[in-house]
Amino acid sequence: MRITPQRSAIYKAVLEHGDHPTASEIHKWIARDMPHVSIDTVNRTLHSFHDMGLLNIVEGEGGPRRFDPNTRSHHHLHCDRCGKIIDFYSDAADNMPIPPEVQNDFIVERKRIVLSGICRECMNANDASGSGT
Amino acid sequence: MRITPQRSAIYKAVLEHGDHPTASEIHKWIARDMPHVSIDTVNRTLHSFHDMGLLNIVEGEGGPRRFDPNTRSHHHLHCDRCGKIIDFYSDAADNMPIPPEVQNDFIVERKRIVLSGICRECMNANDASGSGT
DNA sequence: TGCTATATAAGAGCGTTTCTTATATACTTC
DNA sequence: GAAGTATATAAGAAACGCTCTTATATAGCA
Ligand SMILES: [Mn+2]
Ligand SMILES: [Mn+2]
Ligand SMILES: [Zn+2]
Ligand SMILES: [Zn+2]
Repeated sequence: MRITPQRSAIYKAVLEHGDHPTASEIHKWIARDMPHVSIDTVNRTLHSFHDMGLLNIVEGEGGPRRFDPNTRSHHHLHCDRCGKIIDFYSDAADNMPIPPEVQNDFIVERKRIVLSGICRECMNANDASGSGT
Repeated sequence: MRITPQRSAIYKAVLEHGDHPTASEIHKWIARDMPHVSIDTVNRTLHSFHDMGLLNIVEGEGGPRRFDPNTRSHHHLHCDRCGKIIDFYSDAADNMPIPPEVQNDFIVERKRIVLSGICRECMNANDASGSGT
C-alpha cells in the first residue's frame, strides 16, 4: 500500500481525534491542514485502514459509520441522550464464556459488549434542569 | 395511539419477517398487500413502535437501521461475510458483572453482546468452493 | 353522523456513502 | 536521476436512507 500525504494525514487525524469519529468528521478535521482532500478519499482510506486492521468500525444504531483507532480489546458505553460512545475495559467481559451451541454454528472472531444508558454529563444536565424551584 | 391499517400491516410484517429487517425491507414486504404505503410511514411507524418498546433497534456497523421484534433479552451474532444477524441467548452474558468504575459514571439500561465472525452457511460455502480437486 | 385531532402520501431536501472518469503521483526499473 | 506504470486522488454524479413539509384522509369520539 502506497504512502501518500492524504493517507498520512487521515491516519494522524484519527489518532488525534480520540473519540469514535465518522468519515465526515475526519474530513472536517483534516480540512484545517489540507482543504483539498475529498470526502471520498477519506471514506475510502478509512475502509482500507479497517481492512488492514489498523482501525475498527464501532457498532451503532444506524447512521454513519464510526471508526475506532483503539485496537486494544475493549468495549463501549452508548449514551442514549447525546450519542457519545465511551470506551471501557473489562476482564469479566473478555473472559466471558461463549455458549457451546454458538460455537458449533459460528466461528467467533470478535466479542464486544455494548452497554446503553445515560452518561454522567447527560445525568448532570438532567439534574440541573429537572429539580429546580 | 390510533390503530390504522398501515400500522397493523407494519407490525404484522415485522413479526412475520422474522429476521432483523430494515425499514426499506419492511416497506417492500408490505408492498405485496398494500402497495400504497409510503416508506416514510413505515419508517415513522417503526420508530413509534420502538419508542413504545414493541421493537428494538439492533446494533450494526453503519448503514440502515435494523429492527428486532424479539423483545426477550438476547444477543447477536454478526456474520462478516453475508451480513446476517442471528439471535442467541446466554445466561453468562446476562449475569456478567458491570465494572464498578462504569457504574459510577454511567446508568446502564441495556446490555448486549455482539459476536462477529463467520456463520455456518458462509463456512460451508467456503469449504465447497475452496478445497476441491 | 359529524367533528377534530392524529396519521398518511407524496415529493422535496439533506447527509452519507459509493461510483465514474480524468488527472496526478508514488514507487519501480533502468 | 529519468521514465514508465500501476495505483491513488479529485470532482461531481448518483444511490441510498432518513427526515421534513404540506395537503389530504381517517380513526375514534361526541
Ligand atoms: Mn472504542
Ligand atoms: Mn435479535
Ligand atoms: Zn450523554
Ligand atoms: Zn454468513
